[in-house]
This record gives sequence, C-alpha cells and structure tokens, in this order.
Amino acid sequence: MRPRLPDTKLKPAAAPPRRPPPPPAAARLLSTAAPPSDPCHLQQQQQQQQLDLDDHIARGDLTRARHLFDRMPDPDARAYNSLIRAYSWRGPAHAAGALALYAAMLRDARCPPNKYTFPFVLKACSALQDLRAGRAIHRHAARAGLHADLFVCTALIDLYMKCARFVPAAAVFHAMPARDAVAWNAMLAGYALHGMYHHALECLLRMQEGCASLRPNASTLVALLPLLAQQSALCQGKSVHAYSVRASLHDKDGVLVGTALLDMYAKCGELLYARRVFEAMPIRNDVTWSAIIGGFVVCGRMTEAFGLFKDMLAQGLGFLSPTSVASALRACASLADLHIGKQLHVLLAKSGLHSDLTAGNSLLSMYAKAGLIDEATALFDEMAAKDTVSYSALVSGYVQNGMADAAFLVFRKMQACNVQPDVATMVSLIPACAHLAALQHGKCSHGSVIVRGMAPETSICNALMDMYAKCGRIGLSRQIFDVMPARDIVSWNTMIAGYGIHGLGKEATALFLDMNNHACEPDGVTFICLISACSHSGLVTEGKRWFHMMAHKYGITPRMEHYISMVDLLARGGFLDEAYQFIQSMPMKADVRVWGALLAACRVHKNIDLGKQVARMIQKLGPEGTGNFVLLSNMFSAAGRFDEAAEVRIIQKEKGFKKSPGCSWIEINGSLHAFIGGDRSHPRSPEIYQELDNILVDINKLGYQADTSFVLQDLEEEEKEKALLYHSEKLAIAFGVLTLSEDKTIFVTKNLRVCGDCHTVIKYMSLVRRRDIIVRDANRFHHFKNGQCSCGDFW
DNA sequence: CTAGGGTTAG
Repeated sequence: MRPRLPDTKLKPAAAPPRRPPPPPAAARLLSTAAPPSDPCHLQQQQQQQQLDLDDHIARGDLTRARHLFDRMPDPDARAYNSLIRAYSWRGPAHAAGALALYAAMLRDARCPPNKYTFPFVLKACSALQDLRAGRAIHRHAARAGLHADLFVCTALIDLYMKCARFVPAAAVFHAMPARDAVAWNAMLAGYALHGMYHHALECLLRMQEGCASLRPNASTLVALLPLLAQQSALCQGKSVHAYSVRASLHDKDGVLVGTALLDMYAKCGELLYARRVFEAMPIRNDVTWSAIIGGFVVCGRMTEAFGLFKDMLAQGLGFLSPTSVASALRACASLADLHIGKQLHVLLAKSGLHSDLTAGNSLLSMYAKAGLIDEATALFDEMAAKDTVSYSALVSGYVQNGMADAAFLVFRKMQACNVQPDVATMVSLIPACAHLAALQHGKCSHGSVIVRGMAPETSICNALMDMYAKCGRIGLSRQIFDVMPARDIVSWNTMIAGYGIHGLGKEATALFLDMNNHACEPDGVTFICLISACSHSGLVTEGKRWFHMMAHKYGITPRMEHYISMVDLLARGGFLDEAYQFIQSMPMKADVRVWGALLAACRVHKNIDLGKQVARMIQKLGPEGTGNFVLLSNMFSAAGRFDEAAEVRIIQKEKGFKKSPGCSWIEINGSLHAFIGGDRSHPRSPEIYQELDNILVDINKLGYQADTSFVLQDLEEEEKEKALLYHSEKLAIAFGVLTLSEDKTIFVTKNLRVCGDCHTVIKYMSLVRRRDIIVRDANRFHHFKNGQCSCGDFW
C-alpha cells in the first residue's frame, strides 16, 4: 500500500514533472556535448547539477534552485533533501512547498525519503503547525526504522511543542535512547514559547544533572532569556549573563545572545545594563537596534529612544526595519508628536517599507492617537493587506476619538471580511459600548466574548467591568470582579473608579483597603480613582487623608493628575478658597486642567468673584481645549457680562475649537435615541414637548423656579426658561417617560455635565412621574428617586 | 534575539 500523502493546510504546489521527463532538446544540446547515453557522463552531469543546486540554495535563490531541480532528469534523494531543507527554513510560505516536494518524493518510487528527509519535513510541519501531516511523517519515519533517530525525535518534539501538545512531546523526549543539548533545547524552547516559566526552568536544571550532564549552549540561553524578560526575573537574567561570559558563549553567537540579554535587561527596567550590553557588542544587527530602541520606548524614555533611532540612521539605512520604526512610532503616539511621526511616515515611504503590515499598523495607530482619525481611515483604506491588528487599531481609534458608533461599523466590516477578532479587538470594542452606555450592545459583546472563550482573560474582564459600571450596572461589575480568575492593578482601579462614578465612596474605600489584603500594590492611578471617588461622595476629609497617605505611606509622588483630583475634591466640596490655596502650594506650576477643575466648581457654587480670578489665570495660560472656553464663557454669562462671554466664544471659534453640542441619548430595546437641545428631529417630538410642558406645569405647582443663571446667552427671561426646558437630557427623559412602563428605570446618558437647572427639574420629575431616573453625565451617575438625587449636592 | 492593535484616572 502506498503511504498516505501528508495533509497540508496550504494548497500543495504541483509535483515536479516526473519520468519520463523529456529533457528539452535545446537544453540538452546546450549543456552537453557527449551523447546522453554515456553512463559515466550522466553521473558527471548529475554531480554538476547537484553542485549547482547547492550553490543556488547557498545564495538563497530558491527560484533558481527550484527551476534547476524541475529540469533534473533524474533527481536523487539528495537533491530532494537539499530543496526540502531549503524550503523548510524559509518560514510558512515555503513550508508548504517542502511538504509538496515530500509528497512528490513519496510518489517517486526510486528515491524513498531517508534520515536526512524526515527532520526537515517535520520542521516544515512545525512552521505550518500541521499536526496531522507531522503524525503521518512520523509513521513513515518509524516504518523506515527511524523512530528513535535523534534528529527525527527532536524535530517531532519541536512540532508538538509549537502546537502546545506538551504530553506527546514529553513522551517522544523520554522515549529517546539518548538526548543531546539540541533535544533539551527543543523542550525548553517549547515551554518558553508558551510562557511556561517553571517547566522551562526545570528543563534547564535537569539537563545539567546526572552523568550525561549537558551544558546549556547559546541556543539554550536565547530561548530562556525572553522568558526571564517576560517574568522580569532580573536576578536569574543576571546569572545567565554571568554564565554566558564564563562559558564564552558571547563569542560564538554574540549577536543573538547579546540581543537577548539587552532585551531582558530593558524589559526588567534596567536600561543602564541594557545600554552597556549594547555598547559592548562588537556586531549588531537590525534586531539588536530594534531591541534597544524598543526597550527605551517600553520604559517611557522616548527622547533617548529617538536618539538611538538617529544613531541607527547615522550608520546608513542598513539596520532600518519595520520593527524599529514601529517602536519609534509608538513613542510618537505616546508623546502625540505628530511632527516626528510624519517624518517617519516619509522615511518608510522612501525606504520602500510603507507596505509592511507592522509599519502600516503602527502608522495607523499613531495617526488615530494624534486625533487625525481621517488620516488613519485613509491609511487603512489604502493598506493592501489588513489583519486583525489593523482592524483593532481602527476600532480603538474611533473609540478614542469619541466616535463609538463608527467603531461598531468597523467591527461589522471586519466580520464581513472574515477577519477574526481576538482579545485585543474585543478589549477595543467593549469601551465603545461603555461610552454609549449601550447596555444591549455591551451584553452582546459579553456573550460574544464568552462564545469565543475569551471570558476568563483579565483584560476582557476589566473592559467588561468598566462597561457595566458605565451602563449603570455596578452590581454586574462587582460580580465579574469577584469571579475573574486573575486580577491585575487595572481590575482594582476599574472597580474603585466604578464605585466612584456611582457615588459609592464608602465601597470604593473598602475595596482599596481590601486591595492591601490581597498583596496588590496600589499605583498612581489607584489614588486618582480613590480621591475622585471621595470627591463624588463628598468625602473631603477622607480624600485629603488618602492624598497624604499616597505620598507618605505608599511613596508615590503626586503627578499633575493627582492635583487635578485634589482641587476637584476640595472645590466641589465647597472649599473653594482651600482649593485655591492648595494650587498655590503646588510644587509645580498648575496646569490649565487644574484651574479648569476649580473654575467648574466656582460655577457650581456660583462664586463669581473667585471665578473671575480663575478665569484670568486660564486666559493667561491659554484655554487649551474646548472645555475651558465653555467654562470661561459660562462664567461671564453667569456674571451677566454677556459681551465678554460672546468674545470668548468668538475666540474659541477663531481658534477652531468646536464645542461639542450637549447631547443625551437613551437606549430603548437595544436602539439608541439621541437628542440635542431644542431638537425636534425625533419622530415623536410633538408628544415629547407636550409631555415636558405638562411636567413643567406640575412641578411649578410644587414650587420649582427656573434657575436661569445656567443659560449662556443674553436672552429675555422667558426665552431663557424655554432654552433650559428643552435641554437634551430633559428631552431624552421625557421620551423615556413616554415609552417605558412605570416599573422600568429611565437611563439617560449625556456627553457633557448635567446643568444645575436640569438637576433640579429631574429631581421633581422623579417625584411627579414616580420614576427612577438615572443620568450618566460626563462626570458621574445621578440616581433620581422620590425627588432626591443620590449625589446630594455634590454634582 | 526585536516589533504593530487593547482595559483603569480627570
């Protein structure tokens, strides 16, 4: 019986033309003078062809090699093996060719595969992660009496390991009559590939035990070091370094070991050592440069990373690779340095690397993070090849730029194009649901994540917790938090922040204390979440206490963001002067955002005098961003200085800052209904406005009076009341009152902060219409019930 | 040996 042909995932290449291969007459005439029937001559010719074949392969010219091979009248096993070997080393694209050639070899009864064939076809299977083909080849090898061959077994271990079949790999390994360092390395590298630190370490120790003790070689270290880097196992990394020096391993494979070492140091945060290893390397390649540049970027040392990138370019373009550009682009993205980013774009185009997928994805992400979402979209459309990463980058780009609805469209397009979403895609998409407070979409995404088996992933759980919290289901957030298999610092921070926006300061504090019991160290973000949770609950004294604890007990130096939270805490709590004093005492110059927090509170507490002072500060610093223009203009309006208010708005317009219109939306049966102030585009507008008018009549009876200080424009008093009455949040709530049955909570989301008048009106609405109303604004949750709001006066 | 997309804060 003929052996079964191995399966290949890719379409096998056509088998080379076999006997009788009528050699083209012209070719024969050119290549030979003697008659072809001379056996001696044939042998010579074959030898020459084999030499030529090896020569092409040595020069890496596989096309020529294949061409020559196809013309060989009578290829022997050696010729097959040479080409199979060459294919098997060239990555997945050529691995399919190797398997096809092997299949042809099986059909060619005159030269059966031998012990030089099997290891290389197995290597090709490993590149393709084709277990079925691998098992078939294993059977062929066993039939050829090679089941215990060192090379066959090692290749088989490599294949099983790559496919995460640890038990069969170990079985082959233990059945081997003898094991050399390469076999041990295959086991160790397999464990390292899957991040199995303890298994890999045990391999390392065991190989050095017993009478057949083997010393780790350069390959061992090169497999081991990335694992140590991932674990931030600096001490072990250092001993590996020492060992490599003692064993003179740095001489033979200086580039590989050196690069792995410097990468390990960089990932452990030891840039000084990384740099020293780098400087000491006599030979560097493109990977070395990528590793050192990437190391500085990962540690946040962007300027030095750019410096290294320039050093690299100073040596010519020989070391330039998509990888190093990707790291540099990441630095641009995090610094929002569009200038350098564009230069890198040009550099990529000039060096012909712009069609590289990695480089394209980095560019796309850089533009999206810089806020140039149109550029990013254009780039995406132009990309010849797109993968999961490209789609995910665009999804998160839209979310980051506040276009959550567009993110869903990209996601749908991705599915239509049969590109499979992975963990990162879903982690990008779920915040879109959170942003829209689209609970139905969120639940759908949750379901999809469960179906795809991603539900236990920490980052997925974190995103889901945040989504449920922002959709008003803090209980569901806590459920996920309680059952998730592993929690990281983001999980704790997300949960604390979730309690914060719900005004549950006590719960946030309790969770923070619990964190210490779980041996989880709080970070800078934890305290921002905690202090803002206190701020939303009016726990001013506690917030102040945490701020001091942060520096003195936890050794975290306050950043600008912490000062913003503190000013918000003090000012929102009514301690405006103390907040002002606090800003004065800051060790650094206060940011516009710090003053903005104070200004917002001045507005809430209607402290015009201080507000004017703060407004002057903000004007001096330059308002930077729409929010402060709006606050500034509001301040002047509230003080009755409408000319100045108008002036601010004109400057805002001139500078190109668009105020995003106040927009509120409500999800009914999975569809979102959005409203802007005075909006009459909704089909049920007449009913909605009628309902609002009715409500106004009812609440006026209860003593409500419009607080027209929240109207920005210079209007007649009655007009002002109208402008207030039709604020977007009121429209959305009225629509909710009309469409939802009385037992349902009305959940409305607003992109800006709820104004003071709306806050009062909604309290009354909850009373006269006997409804539970939740409004999520840009800041927090407001739960209105029986004429009260959960936030009391702290909104 | 390196590298692209992702979750928390105001």
